[in-house]
Order: sequence, then C-alpha cells, then structure tokens
Amino acid sequence: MTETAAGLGRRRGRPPKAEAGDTKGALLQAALTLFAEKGYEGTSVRAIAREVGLSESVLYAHFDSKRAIFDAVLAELGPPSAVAVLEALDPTLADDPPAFVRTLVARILDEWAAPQSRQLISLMAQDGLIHDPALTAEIRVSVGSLAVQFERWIAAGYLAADLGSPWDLAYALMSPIALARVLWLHGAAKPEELAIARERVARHAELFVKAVFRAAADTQYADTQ
Amino acid sequence: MTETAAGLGRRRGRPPKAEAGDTKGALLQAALTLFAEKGYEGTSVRAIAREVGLSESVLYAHFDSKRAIFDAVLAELGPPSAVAVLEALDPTLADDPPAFVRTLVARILDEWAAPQSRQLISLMAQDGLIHDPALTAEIRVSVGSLAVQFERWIAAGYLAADLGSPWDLAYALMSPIALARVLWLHGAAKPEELAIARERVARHAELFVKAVFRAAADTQYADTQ
DNA sequence: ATTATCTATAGATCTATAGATAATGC
DNA sequence: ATTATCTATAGATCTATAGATAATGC
Repeated sequence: MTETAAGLGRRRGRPPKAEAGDTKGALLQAALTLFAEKGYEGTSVRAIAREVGLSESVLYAHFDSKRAIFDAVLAELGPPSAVAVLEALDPTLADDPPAFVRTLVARILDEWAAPQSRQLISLMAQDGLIHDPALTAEIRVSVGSLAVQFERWIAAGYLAADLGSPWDLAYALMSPIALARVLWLHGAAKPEELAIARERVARHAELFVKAVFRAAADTQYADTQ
Repeated sequence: MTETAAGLGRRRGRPPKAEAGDTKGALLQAALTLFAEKGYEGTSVRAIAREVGLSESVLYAHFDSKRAIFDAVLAELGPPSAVAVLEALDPTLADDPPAFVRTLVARILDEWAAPQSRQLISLMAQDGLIHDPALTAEIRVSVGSLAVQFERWIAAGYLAADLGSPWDLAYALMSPIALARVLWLHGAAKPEELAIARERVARHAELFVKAVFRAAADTQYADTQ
C-alpha cells in the first residue's frame, strides 16, 4: 500500500529505525485520499490509520483530534495558488496577449490536473468547502491579479476599453476554467475526463482570444477579406 | 419549527386527523435542509425526524433506509433544469440577441437564487455530487440546447462565424454563471452574497454581449466615433 | 384492519484515552 | 527518558427493528 505500511502483524513497541518512515506525511496523504473519496464524516480515524497500516491510536500521537487531521491536510497540502502560476509566467509573453492567455491556461490546467490537486478539489467538494469564504477569497485574489494584466493591455491598446472592466475580463477568462476544474478535474477523474477538461479549456481560450482581442484580429481579418 | 411538528411530548398512537400534516413532505424538506448543511454522513436519521418533531422510527415507515431518503430528496426536489428556463423564454426575443442573453441570464439567476435550489446545490457540494456524471450530463444538455440558439444567430449573421463553435459560445456564456452558482448561491448564502452573484452574472452578460455581438455593435460604435 | 406514531433496544460503529511494550538517543 | 507503536476499552453515537398504542376508515 504505502511506504510505511508493514501490514497489520506489526509487533508492539517502537519499530527499528530501518522500518521507520514519514509516518505523519503518510497519514496526511492517506487522510487526503479518504476525505476526498468519502468526505469527512464518511472517513473514520481508524480507516486512515489502517490505510497506512497502523493502528488507530497512532493518529492521536500525531494529531490532537480528527478535526486536527483535517485541518492539517488543508494547511499542509492546501490549495496551490493560481497566482503562483501567473507570476511564474515569462513576463515578455505579455507583449503577445493571445500567447499569454494560451500559455497561462495551459499551465493552470497542468497544475489542476495533478493528482494531489484533484484530490484537494474533491475533498472540498465532499465537505462543503466549495462554498467556503476562503475559496471565494482565493478566487477573488487570482482574478484580481489577472485583472492587473488586462488593465495594462487596455492601456496599451490591445483591446477595446469599452468591453468591460479588467475584472470582468479576468472573470470571463478564468471562471469557465474554474468550472472545468470542478466538473472534470476531481480525484477519481479518468484520463478521458482529463482530456475533456483540457480540450474544453483550450477551446475556451481560443474563443476568448478571438472575441476579446478582436481589435487586433480585425486588422488581420480585414486583410484576408 | 415545521407545520407538522407538535413537539416531543406527543402522545403514543396515531394522531387525530386535525394534527396530521404532510409528514413525508416535511421529512423530505427537513432531510434536504440537513443534508445541505451537514452532508449525508453528518446527518443522522434521528436528526431528520427530530427536525420535524417526530421520533426517528417514523422515518422507516416512510422510507426503507437512510439512503432511500437521500435518493428521494434528489428525485422529488431534484435539479430544476436550465433547459426549462430556456424553453420558457419568449421566442420573439431571439431576434434581439443581446436582450435574449440578458433575459436568459436574469431568469436563470432567479431560478438558482430560490432557497430550495440553493439547498440542492449545497447538498450536492456536501456529498461529492458536484462531480457526479448526472450533473455533468445535465450541464452538457443545457449548454447544448443553448448552442442551438447560437447556431441560428450565426446563420442569421448576428455574430461572426469564426469566433468558435456554437457549443464554445454557449459554454463561454453559461459557465461563469454556473460557477457563480457554486460559489455564491449556496444554502446559507446571505442576501449580500446573492447580490454579489447577481451583479457578477449581469456584468458577465454585458461583457459577453459586447464581445460576441461586436459585429452588430461595431456599426453602432463606428457611428458614434 | 390499517395507519401513524411511540418507546425500547440490539448490534455495529466511532472517537478518544489508558496503559503496555520495545527501540532510540542521550 | 523519550518516542512510536500496540492492545483494550469506555462511552457516545448511529441505523434499523420489534412491539405497543391509539386514531382512522371501512
């Protein structure tokens, strides 16, 4: 099962050094897996311990309570910010808005398609955290930091200023991607669901680029007519 | 609490006709409320019965098992389709795409802001049903039926054919609204959250109308320049 | 006789703790 | 002495059922 697991026939007492692993880390990962699959109430402390191959009371040596395990999962494996993805982008890409948008969208999808990221969204979907103010706030921050980029593009004349506020533009770009995450990028997603999400999101990026950067595209369009 | 409730001091035996109410309906509504608030595992059969002011075993007179209650909640109070909203729209509105889009979006929001609708999305968010194939399928159908309208508009020349497929357009319009539902239109949403959702979605509709029906808007735009 | 309710309870969990045991590291 | 594990168990649920009770409707 896991690296630490040595089965249930383990003998009493502290195990020899050779057998010791990252028990706490293994417990956290097992907790994430089970919470994502069955929800908080649907997961027993016993089940988490058994998943790692230990007895349930070990868990209380590492965490104060069941709730503390849940909180630790969120805190330690918690949501990787979309802002980080944005900041990691090559700044020179900003001179080519369509390329910037395509790259950004692809990178976000890479991030959200990772197994742990998918388990986290499932955990949130299992336990009402989708409605959590923390998530709404996180989305506000992400959209806000993308809005800054749109503001620059408007100032630079890459797109019409009358379309909507930078924030509206950022929301129109990001929210279809966020929805794809909720619908298809869950813990138990099959490869074909990942592919659907990826295509859906790529198509959205194309539509967005064409509709929003039309001013620039129009010139090209007029040329070919 | 509820119409049926007569407190815990109720005497044994079948209650007189005057006191009888729609027990099954009250149990279903109580179940929806609690499942939406605390999730399936977080809600006990006892808690549902107590909410209605009855003892827990009454529930087994109406439903075979706890799971059967949950299924009945979904089946009887289940998702009101967005397709119904679309079909209820005045067909003559289709000649004015911007008005059509604004009206559609407002009507969907009315639907999703209703208390029972919000409790349902919370129930789904509490129990991993957000990832359920049934919901994904429902969204596919809704977007699909809206795509038909976009196809007509493209044929009628209301918008450029090269923007994206009718399906892409429908997804770009609907998914930010669907995300708003998940984020703000939950069971415990405060009036200010409902207002945020409504404004967010209205602003999105405006942006969408301007960006997508630009061909039509451009004429107007050129006039004023 | 049937229906709608109640009380009581069996049997299966679940969380959390107490106390035992054995390896580690000073 | 400390740390990491185990076994055993207390006490609190939870689901589901059995059997009692009283009103209803034939």
